[in-house]
Amino acid sequence: MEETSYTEENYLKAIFKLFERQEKSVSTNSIAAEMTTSAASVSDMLKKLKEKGLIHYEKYRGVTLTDSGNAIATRLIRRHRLWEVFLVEKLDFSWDEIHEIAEELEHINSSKLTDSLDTFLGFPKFDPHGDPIPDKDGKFTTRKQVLLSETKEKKGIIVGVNEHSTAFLQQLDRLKLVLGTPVEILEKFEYDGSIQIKINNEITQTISGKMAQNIFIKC
Amino acid sequence: MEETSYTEENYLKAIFKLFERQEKSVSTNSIAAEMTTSAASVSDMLKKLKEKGLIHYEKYRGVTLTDSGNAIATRLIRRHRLWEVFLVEKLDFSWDEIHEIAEELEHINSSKLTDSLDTFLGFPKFDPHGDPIPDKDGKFTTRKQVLLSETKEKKGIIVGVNEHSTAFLQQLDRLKLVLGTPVEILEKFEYDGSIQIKINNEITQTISGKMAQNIFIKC
DNA sequence: TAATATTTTTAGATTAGTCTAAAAATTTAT
DNA sequence: ATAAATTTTTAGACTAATCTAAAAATATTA
Repeated sequence: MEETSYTEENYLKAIFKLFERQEKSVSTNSIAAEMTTSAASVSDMLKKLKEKGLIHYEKYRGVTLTDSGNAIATRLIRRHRLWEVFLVEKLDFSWDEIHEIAEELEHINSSKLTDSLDTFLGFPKFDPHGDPIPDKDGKFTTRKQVLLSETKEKKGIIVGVNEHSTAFLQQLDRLKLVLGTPVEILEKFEYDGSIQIKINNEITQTISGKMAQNIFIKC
Repeated sequence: MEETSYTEENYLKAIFKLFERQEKSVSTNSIAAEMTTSAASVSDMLKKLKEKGLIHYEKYRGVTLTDSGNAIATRLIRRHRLWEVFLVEKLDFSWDEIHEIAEELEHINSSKLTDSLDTFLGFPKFDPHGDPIPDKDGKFTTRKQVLLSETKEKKGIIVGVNEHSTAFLQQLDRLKLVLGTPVEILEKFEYDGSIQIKINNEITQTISGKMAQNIFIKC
């Protein structure tokens, strides 16, 4: 098994994320956008990753991960999410400050470290944003979750988010829409997609369609 | 304040360590040896570090850290040693496995992370090897400690080591000479410098002069 | 289906860090 | 104090990752 550089790992992770979103082979431009770099740089790197057997790639034809590329990406996501749990639960970080730090921590490559951390944290299944944490063998726990904007149900619990920007997470925080919050759907407005909800059986508020499209609930 | 790269940080740390050992300006060759790289690479880097105001350096004349270089090195050591405490106390690593991982963790540059970790660990003053951990302001706690080979006292407690090689640390572990162990000195043999000791008021053993020269005790 | 627009790749430079070999400076020893 | 040995620096080249600009391939649309 060859070594993968910090940069190569970031490309693999980007490809993994994009594929997860679209469920089809990933374009050079989308990778460039995801990583805020140039298409030319991506093109160079794709050649190298193919060389190393980490991606399936034919010129002009888009990219998917091979099994070994997928294993590396999954490992990175496991580490990232475990460190996020650590930062929130043990060091009292709020969930909008943890991403950047976890981006660095995830590259420390020691299975003993990862697995000890997992044990220390009590084998958490989800990170502070509600995203599933793959186990040692790369298996994700799945759970049925629906976007708040799309559910037909009248009730649910906030279990995750569909976007990770600081602006979005901060707004969630201000509106007290934290993970685990029970939500009752009072009314959906057809006009602008906004939704009137009651949280914790107390506060009634209206949230925008844009917000509702990025909040997962479980019924 | 400019950014320092991973590599620049490692050079600063090496210079700090060498200076601490010798208390005089540090040579190009000694840095090369410490970092297992070529003198030519060191020479190149020294120019750059001087450029950035992190070291005092005149060609052929050796190096010392400036105040800002010193601050960066001290911060790295603070992080390194805090993470070592974390690995041993929270993740059950043994003290001969922690160095390499801490070498990576120390480069994550977030004062919030460092200070939260410090709080989480209860503001430890010494790392698992007995080396002092600088506080927020870069102040080291000093303590009077003597090499086991040099003490005139008859009793003491193991508080630190003078060498950090895996071989040495493993041998310490096998001989049950862990940090905090009370040691009674029974006899010093002039012939080969070996010392007969009793630990924990129970086991009597003879340790070599070489070992004794690398164990610090506090009386 | 041919012209146009978009996407992707290649060509050629640049930067940080590294190397070996050779030159320059300093130190040691005779 | 001068020659020899050692240390340090410079010169020139290499690699990984990046960039811009231009060329090539693919996709869109009239």
